[in-house]
Amino acid sequence: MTPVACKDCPLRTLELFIPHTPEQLALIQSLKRGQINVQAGQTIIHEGQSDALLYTLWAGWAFRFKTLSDGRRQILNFLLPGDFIGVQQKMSEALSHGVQALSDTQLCVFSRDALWDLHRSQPAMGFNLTWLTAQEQSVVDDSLLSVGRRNAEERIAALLIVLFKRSAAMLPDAGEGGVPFPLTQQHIADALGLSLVHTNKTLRKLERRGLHHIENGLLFMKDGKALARTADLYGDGKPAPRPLI
Amino acid sequence: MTPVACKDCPLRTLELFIPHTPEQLALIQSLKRGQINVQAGQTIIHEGQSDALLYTLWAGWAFRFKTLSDGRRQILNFLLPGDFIGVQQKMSEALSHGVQALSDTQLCVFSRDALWDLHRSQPAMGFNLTWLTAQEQSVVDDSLLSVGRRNAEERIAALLIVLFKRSAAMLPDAGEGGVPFPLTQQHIADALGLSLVHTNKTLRKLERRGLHHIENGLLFMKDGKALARTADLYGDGKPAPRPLI
DNA sequence: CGACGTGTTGATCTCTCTCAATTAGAGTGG
DNA sequence: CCACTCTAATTGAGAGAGATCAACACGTCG
Repeated sequence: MTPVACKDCPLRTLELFIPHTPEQLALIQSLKRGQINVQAGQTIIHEGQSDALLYTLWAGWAFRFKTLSDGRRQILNFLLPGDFIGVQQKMSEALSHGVQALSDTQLCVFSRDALWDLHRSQPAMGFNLTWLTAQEQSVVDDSLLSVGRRNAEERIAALLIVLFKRSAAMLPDAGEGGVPFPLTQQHIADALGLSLVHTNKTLRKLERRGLHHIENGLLFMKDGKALARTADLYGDGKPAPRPLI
Repeated sequence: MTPVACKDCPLRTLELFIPHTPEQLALIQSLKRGQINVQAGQTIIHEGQSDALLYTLWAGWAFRFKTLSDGRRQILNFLLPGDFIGVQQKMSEALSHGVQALSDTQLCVFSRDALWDLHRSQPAMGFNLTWLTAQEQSVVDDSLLSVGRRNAEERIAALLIVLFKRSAAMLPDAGEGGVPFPLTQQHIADALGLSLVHTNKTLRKLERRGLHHIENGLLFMKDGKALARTADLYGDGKPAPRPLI
């Protein structure tokens, strides 16, 4: 594919992302090293890898995860277009989690020095990075609340709501006709700390109750109110606008 | 108490913290607005509060938490001296978690603009902030792995190890005679997504097996190897040196 | 067409929760 | 100095949410 200039990145037209100055865009452009495609199921960063680069996901979904030595896997969070990958592992630390593509993805690649260059040349961008990192943490915070204190039904409802909103934010319409949802039930189970079987049964229960519907990689919100109620989620509407590095 | 100049902060003598330049120290000093004491059990930041300041904890322990509307509480992570509090809520976002003192604490207070000032005046400090935020996230990542995929015994072993190391890093010796451990079993339960009763029983089981011992607010590591084995934790030794804002 | 990945459902099993009761220590007030 | 109260730790018993085991359906693909 032909690389697109950062300033013309189609993602930037979404209202999910805040505008940047020409200087900032030029800086990002100058730090960009290339683009890569990673197919669904392939690993973007290996668990324990210490020389990983930085990436911005700009098409497709991915997820961060950790595993125990016997293979039990925990998905830490899902990555959607616009998400920045690899901040955690800077500073000569081995990355303690892996990143894997959920659907076919395309990523912009940055050198590892980009983090520091951003801070040095454009403090405003550095500030954005801190904000982005804090933002991602709060996503993990929410997951921890779910996995620690919600039952299976509540966890699934909460996850569906959050992912629906994030997925819908990528669309021109508001997701009336369903939103892309590339997760298998195994992914849902691994994100929520549930077994595959119990995930399936709970998912079916909610679906039979008419709260949602999943078909062909699309998620339909059939009763958002009810879902929010069972999840004990007092979420507002859209996600906060964010910087796109 | 008489305020101590940042450059003379006793915490900085610990090898846990990396040295800063005189300019950086002066900047931190200039952003400091005061000091406060918060007693054990008191709230430092309320859940949902939107005008919270920034703090650096410099004595005592605290924790971040979230609650569901029916009162179920999840502790997100524990805060020890040197931890920075409040990055999450910048940018006119309501803070979605609370912070509470675990023991009697003392905190340095910074204005909310400090975050931006740090980035603008000292990009290196801004970089540190990003790193610190990423660091804290990886702590939560670890918790999520525990709560999602480890059983009660494994979770408790993992928590004890991690907190032992963090607590020991505050000490001149390496914690031979036990390390401060101000948690009640309820805190452990809320951090690990377990019930109080089951936490107690599991804790006793490990203790009877001779893996650890808790007494009078002190934690003793009696068989670190065995604890690490049951936790499936391949941790090295000391925590990575970090900036102190 | 057989192998494989994903989804579905039923039948057990068990880890963890809930309920309940007891003990011990710290603090308080008369 | 002793009742009284509160918090934290402890232990037993029964219940239940979720795990594990097993089987089958369906679509895709080499």
